[in-house]
Amino acid sequence: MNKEFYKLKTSLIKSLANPTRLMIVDCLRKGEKTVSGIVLALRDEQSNVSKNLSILKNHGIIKDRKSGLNVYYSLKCTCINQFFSCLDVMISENLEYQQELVNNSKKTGG
Amino acid sequence: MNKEFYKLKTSLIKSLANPTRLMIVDCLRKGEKTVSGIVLALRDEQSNVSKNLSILKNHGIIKDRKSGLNVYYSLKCTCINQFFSCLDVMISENLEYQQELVNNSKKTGG
DNA sequence: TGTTAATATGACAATATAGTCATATAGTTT
DNA sequence: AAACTATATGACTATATTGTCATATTAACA
Repeated sequence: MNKEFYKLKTSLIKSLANPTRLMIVDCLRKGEKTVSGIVLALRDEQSNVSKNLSILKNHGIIKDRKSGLNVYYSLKCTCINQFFSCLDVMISENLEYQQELVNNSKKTGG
Repeated sequence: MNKEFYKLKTSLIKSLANPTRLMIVDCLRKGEKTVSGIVLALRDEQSNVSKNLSILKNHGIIKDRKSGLNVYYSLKCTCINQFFSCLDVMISENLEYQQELVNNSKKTGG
């Protein structure tokens, strides 16, 4: 197994493994938005949003378009939607199991 | 936007955002395997494999079955395959873009 | 019951990632 | 060109994650 190949995949997955970035992506599913539009939607710091936008952009998840003072961001890859439906399936399939885990940890006090 | 919800999703994604775990999952796509079988396939430390198996298990990605001294692990969720084809699409779609990034950084020396 | 085999776990050091603050950059408008 | 607006970036601290080593656990078997 070629570890370098898996590292490449990992870095793509990592770019999505952050709540702020996940929110940004979700936010952009409705269409392109300026940075300040995203900041408003997320109610987060501008610098944090900006930083995470650049991470998503560097991984090819989103793209940008400049116009005057504004920068408009949008999803680059439509298959991101598939990706998220996958996740949703996994989450709901595992909800019951997660619940068990929580219950067990209550029982054992761990 | 409910940040807690996104944190939940994030923790699932994070469980897949690691080369060792990605290799494990890939390895299990061919069917169930014992820990030592996986160790052999990955050529990694037993303790590292074991630790990452437990992370995957805790996130409901894989399940285990004990038999004597052995523990057999297998994929729990078939939709993991969809997840990976998504990733593959994203990677190939962005390969060209990544290449540009590399070239630009060569030009600018960054 | 002592020994071996398979797996899991705790402690730890190294590294990576997070978000915040202050500040830089770059267009716009006056 | 000065003031303003939108966005990006660097430095920094806090926190999380990684893999390794040593050791614990559990089952099988002599």
